[in-house]
Amino acid sequence: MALENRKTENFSEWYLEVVKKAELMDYSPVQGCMIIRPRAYFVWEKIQGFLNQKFAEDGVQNAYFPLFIPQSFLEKEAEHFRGFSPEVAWVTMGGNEALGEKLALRPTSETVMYDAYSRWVSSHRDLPLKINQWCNIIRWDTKALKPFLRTREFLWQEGHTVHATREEADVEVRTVLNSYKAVCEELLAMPVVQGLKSEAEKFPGAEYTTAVETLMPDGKALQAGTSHQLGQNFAKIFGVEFKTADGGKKLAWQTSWGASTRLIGGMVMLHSDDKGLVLPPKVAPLQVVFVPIYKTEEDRGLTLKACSRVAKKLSCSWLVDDSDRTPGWKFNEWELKGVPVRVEIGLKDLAKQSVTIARRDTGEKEEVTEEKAHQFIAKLLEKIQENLFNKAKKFLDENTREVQKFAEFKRVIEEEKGFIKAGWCGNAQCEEAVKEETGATIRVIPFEEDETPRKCVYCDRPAKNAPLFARSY
RNA sequence: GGGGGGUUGGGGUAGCCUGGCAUCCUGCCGGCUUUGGGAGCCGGUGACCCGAGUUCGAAUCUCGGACCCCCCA
Repeated sequence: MALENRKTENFSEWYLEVVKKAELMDYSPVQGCMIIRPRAYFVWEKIQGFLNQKFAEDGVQNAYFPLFIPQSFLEKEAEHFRGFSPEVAWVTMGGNEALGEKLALRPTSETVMYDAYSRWVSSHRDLPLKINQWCNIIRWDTKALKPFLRTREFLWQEGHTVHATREEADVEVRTVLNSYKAVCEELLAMPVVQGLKSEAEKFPGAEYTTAVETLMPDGKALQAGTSHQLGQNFAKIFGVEFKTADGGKKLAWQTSWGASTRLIGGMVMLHSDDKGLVLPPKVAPLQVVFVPIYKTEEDRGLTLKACSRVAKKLSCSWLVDDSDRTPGWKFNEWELKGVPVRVEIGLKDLAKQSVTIARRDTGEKEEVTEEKAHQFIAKLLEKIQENLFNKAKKFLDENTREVQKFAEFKRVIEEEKGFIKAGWCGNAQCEEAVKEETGATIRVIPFEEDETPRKCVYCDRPAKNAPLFARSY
């Protein structure tokens, strides 16, 4: 066993051990901040690549806005400010001089961006305006800090669009949410549920918030990305207006949306096991590792040559590990680091003109002729990616339970965890009461609604919809 | 917000109650040796979270702080 903690016994400690030993992160001297190490940053760059392509297809351009936001800007939208003020970090000094106005380290960039937008948008010809930025964000959380999932500084992208009509903004919200679903499911093999947030859970200042939500192995939900319809709230305050074709003047409709490095944490939790990290092949810095096994110097040459013969035909990333470790050591090490496929080539294999191929996700080993090895590996990488997703999807489905009665709700939250699908009257008081008594919140009201008539799980009145409830990160 | 546990070489630890040369495993460096699931031998390297106090003397006792983790709301 490579790890001291087991996933099923001490999930939290296990997770910390994985992210540290697999060299994904390290701590920093400042509480709540962490170093994102190269193997994790590689995953982030894959996420960036994937999303940038989706954004580009949607006509979104990348840009960069400043880290500092004047206090007066943040305070312009009251609800927005109330939502973020408890966790804003402030700069009050510049060198030895006290600043005339405090500067916030951006907890999100709506205000600073829309101030610029108000100058950039004046005609219907300027619309739609779609800008995204990749940047760091500061939110001074005080508790439940966890690497990748909740840190005081994190990396994300935030997109901010301006539209002429509500309908166009609605479409934008959904388009981006689909991109988030795609990056989670296609790249990270992390199945998600798409839906609407409740009023209590929506983004401060938004008209409504949509989200992709996923489930972690410990039964807690994880919000993987959000996409907000801001309506005209911010446009009104920041003066984002445009002249219409017929000479009139209208307030613009806006959206904002974001996904962060927390995706990496979710992916790690979801797929990894007691041997360490398990990476979906599509985001693995190293997809195949070759382990030559030999006794004599002559054998060493032969096995190395065989490794190269196969490796050269691969179109994915690979490494021949010819360090002077024992094979067993290498097996454990590369499993800990999450390399999806391992190829072992020793004398036994050479004699049969075959290679031994081990997959990280299931641990299965298979003998394949050297001739066909590269094709086998290419296919295996796809299979692993698919298997990780299917396994996770099965877990998500099996841990989504429908309940009718509140007593049953409480029991499931305590004993089985996971998502609970239950009727809700739409009343915030019931939502709050459920949260008070169980710790579970409405994670998402799924878009895919069935027509089953239900009663509110708390008050028994007719239900308006059937949200997924869960305790969450 | 509440409660609890913890911090000793790079990682994991013993020592703390009862103050007096800091233990073991692992890693790392060098050498020999070794290769189908974390091999072996020899040599070397490397630590008491920070600050104040008590004391002849503090990893150990007292006070304060920082950081990490867990559980509950």
